[in-house]
Amino acid sequence: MMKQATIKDIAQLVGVSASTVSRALKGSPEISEETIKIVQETAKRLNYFPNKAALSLLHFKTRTIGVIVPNLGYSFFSTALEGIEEEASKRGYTVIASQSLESEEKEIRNVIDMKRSGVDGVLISLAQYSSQLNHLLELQSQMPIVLFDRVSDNIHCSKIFVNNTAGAFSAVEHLIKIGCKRIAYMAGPKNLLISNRRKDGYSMSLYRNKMKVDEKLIVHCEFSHTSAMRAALKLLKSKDRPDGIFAISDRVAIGAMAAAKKLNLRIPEDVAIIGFNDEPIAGLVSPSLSSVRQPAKVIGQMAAKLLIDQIEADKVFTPVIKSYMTRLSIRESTKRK
Amino acid sequence: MMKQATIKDIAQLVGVSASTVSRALKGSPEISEETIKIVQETAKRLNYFPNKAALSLLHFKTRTIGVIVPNLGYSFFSTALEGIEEEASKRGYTVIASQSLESEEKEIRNVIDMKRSGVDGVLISLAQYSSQLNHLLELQSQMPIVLFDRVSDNIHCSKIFVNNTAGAFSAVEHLIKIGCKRIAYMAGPKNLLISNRRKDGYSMSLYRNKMKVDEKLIVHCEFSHTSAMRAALKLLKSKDRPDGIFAISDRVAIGAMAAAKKLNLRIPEDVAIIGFNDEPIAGLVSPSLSSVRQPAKVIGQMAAKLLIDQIEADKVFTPVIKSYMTRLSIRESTKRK
DNA sequence: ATTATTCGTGCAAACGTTTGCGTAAATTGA
DNA sequence: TCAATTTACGCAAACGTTTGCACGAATAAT
Repeated sequence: MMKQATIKDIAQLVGVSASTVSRALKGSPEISEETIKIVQETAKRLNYFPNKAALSLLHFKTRTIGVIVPNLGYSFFSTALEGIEEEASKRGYTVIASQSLESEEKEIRNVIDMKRSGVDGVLISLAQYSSQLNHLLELQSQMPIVLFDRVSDNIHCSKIFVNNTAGAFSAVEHLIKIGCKRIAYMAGPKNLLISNRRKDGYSMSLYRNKMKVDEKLIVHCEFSHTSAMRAALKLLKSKDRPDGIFAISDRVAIGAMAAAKKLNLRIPEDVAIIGFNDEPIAGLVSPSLSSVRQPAKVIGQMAAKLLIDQIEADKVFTPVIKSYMTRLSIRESTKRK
Repeated sequence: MMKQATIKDIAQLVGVSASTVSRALKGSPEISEETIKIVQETAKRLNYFPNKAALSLLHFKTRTIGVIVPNLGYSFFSTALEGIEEEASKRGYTVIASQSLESEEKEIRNVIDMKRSGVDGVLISLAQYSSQLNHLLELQSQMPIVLFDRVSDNIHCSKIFVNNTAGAFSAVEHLIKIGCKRIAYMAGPKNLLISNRRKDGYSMSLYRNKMKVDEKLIVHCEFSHTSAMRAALKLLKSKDRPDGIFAISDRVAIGAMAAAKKLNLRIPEDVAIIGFNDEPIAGLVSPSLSSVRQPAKVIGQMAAKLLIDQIEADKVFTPVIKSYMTRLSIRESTKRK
């Protein structure tokens, strides 16, 4: 195990003091050209890079940001993380990521871990049920935080997400265009903001097409296959069953597909189905699933950028709310002749 | 932004020196019961926890480990990460994770980032093509590393994985039991160790059942849907087409399912298909996909445990090679009456 | 009563880096 | 030639924590 070279090592080799090396490394004008050259060469030769701990101690900054997401197994989040890491790396930051697994309890533990790790700020996408947001408010009293995707109205901070209303609107417009007359919305948990925003888009589209919103066609379920399938079964068994389903996520949509198959309904002829997120899995199921695509990587990048901007701002920082447009990915599950 | 409380703050409040506080916090017998009590109470009241940077500087250890995996979007890896974080957290370590996205170039960049972050050790699952392992050998000269899942024979270190040979063997035995007479193996990249180990299991099963290995039934493809589908199409179009397919991963298996459907072959009647990893997606496609399940979380935990053990060992540490058994998850894609 | 021991605590150095200040030597100006 | 300025560097403190050592006071042993 070779030890990392330090400034002192360089100083000794070159025959100058540590402070001179420190200044020479950043090309200070106080230091002679000659010294600068030889110091920088020696540094490169020893493969020197500054000790993070020492810098942290000096500046009260760790140049590390934390990320908490519901589940990295959802490709939306792993792709967003890709964007986050890219931006962070570009600006010299390290990322520590953790998963809440949709549990608020674990989210709270994650927040505590982040504090202990001494991160400079945290990027969060909320767990499925986040009624109590005390842990976030408390965290926010100690460092900047930025919410993305699964945001909340009850926290005052920068937020990045897609225009959920517009995305849902376009999905439902599409269902109507292919001829659906009774369109259901499979929503997520009732208090989840993105769920309600998408409901707005759903309602808006129905309204614009002079179709009335039937509350019986709006069902809530969790983000799991079985929960979604159970809800869809109930929906599709009713005598006034829908001929189109807009689901809050691809996994929920796939649950609906399973229910339809169980009832021997054809997709998309008897019931057309469209999801949200456009995960890789949407292209793999059969029939392949239409979906609303989010720019996951860009969202991650922007969230990281805003957080780091705020960390480095010396003045008060006004929260930024930014939303991105979605794009439809049309596949077999909504292709009618 | 409230500043974190330090030992000095406590010292001032209690009216003792910083060193006394330090000792009192860990209940040193040198300090009087009374002082210990009041110091600990004050620490709790101020919500004190030690500054990581200061400790790092003192001990040349950051209590941070790095993780590099091909893609966190594969649920095997996000689940393994769950286990890693659990074990790390239990032992007071922080985890920084990054994805190579199957690219060796990015893997190299990740390794550099890890070094700069000053981690104490790294957990790695290799990218798809890892011909040059110099970056890992060099990394290993500076800190302990542990390989898991996608390991290599050319690096001398602790390794954790499943018994790939046995897992493949059981999958092929299962195909034979349900009546398959010509079984193909859809392998990954040629130099990938797990691919070859699984091939051994495949061959062993055929041999045991007095079926001969036909090289034409062993095809190589990448871990992508299109690559897998193309390979499977070719395989299934041949006049001597297989009636059973064992695939190196679930995504490859799903590619094969897509190919079979395209050719109007029934699954499992005309061709039975079984994958590897047992990702959630296996239960979501239709017909649902049989697969070989790996204990992902346990593998992650054990890998983290071994790495941390090695980091904390003061003596030379003998590499540990540990393999886990797999379990079959039988679903519709291999259910014949 | 005196010495030896124990107890409880503080001092100071160390970890790697930055930075304000001080100061020799070199250069400039007269 | 001497003072004033500039150049190029070193010293030391600071960040938060731990730990070997020292030291005064209280207690125990003689």
